[in-house]
Amino acid sequence: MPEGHTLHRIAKRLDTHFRGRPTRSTSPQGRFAIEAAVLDGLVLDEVEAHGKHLFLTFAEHTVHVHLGLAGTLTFGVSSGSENTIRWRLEAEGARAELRGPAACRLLTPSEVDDLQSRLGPDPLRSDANPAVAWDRIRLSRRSIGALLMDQTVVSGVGNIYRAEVLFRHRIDPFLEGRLLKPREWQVIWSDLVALMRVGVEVGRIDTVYPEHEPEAMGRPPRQDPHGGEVYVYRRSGQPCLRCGSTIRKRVLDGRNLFWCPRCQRRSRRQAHLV
DNA sequence: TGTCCATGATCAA
DNA sequence: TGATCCTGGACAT
Repeated sequence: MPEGHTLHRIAKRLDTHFRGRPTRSTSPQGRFAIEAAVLDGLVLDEVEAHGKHLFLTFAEHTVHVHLGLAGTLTFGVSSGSENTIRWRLEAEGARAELRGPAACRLLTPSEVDDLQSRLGPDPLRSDANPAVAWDRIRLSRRSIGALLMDQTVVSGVGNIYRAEVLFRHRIDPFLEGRLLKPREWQVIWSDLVALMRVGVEVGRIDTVYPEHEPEAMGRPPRQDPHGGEVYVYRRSGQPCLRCGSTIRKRVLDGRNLFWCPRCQRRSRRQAHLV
């Protein structure tokens, strides 16, 4: 579940149902028990998402949550087992349960500042400045595919948005950042803002243009556990929805990268370097 | 029942 | 670069 849109969506729901109200905190699993006891009974004052990080402030205490790859935060009555609930937060008529997070801990204000200062601009935040990311990208010999996944360059983008935004603008994922044109970065950024806002609203990642939607093409809707209509993510071996070429997959920095070798053809800019 | 894999990230070597 | 952490779903046995 967890690219940045998921965390902003969670933050909104927490804000609606818990902020400004006294809360109960428990840790059925026990691994957050000491901290939960400190928080128990306090009013939730502020909820904030930055990239894939979530911050909940209760008086002078701030909880930092990062879902990692396996984490989930669910609302209402849960279906999972009790002994995997790291943190249960309750208010009158509301309940949230956190399972399998990579991080769930109390941070001091300076630790919060340190963490947030290391994050690149988040396309879902109004205070984001894409020029800060561009200053890193335009000087880098790393590929744009790798740079988009680096949370200190851009925060909130994950493996799906990375693959999809590059496909949508026909950009070769292996193109070095320093060879990207300013205009291309502008387009990538503004598209991330648009795509991720939709993601927050609908709770899944949809990236196909209307003419490539299942109904328009007479193809069956996508069957994939993560949901959402996409062009390349986890579609390796299948035909490109735009050109029919076979979608490819390769491990880059330990993650599966998906792309269309024809739509995202290696540009002449890069050709002499290969 | 067991193994592998995942929308992520850190740490050791 | 590889091992590791966390949970749950898909798939094989």
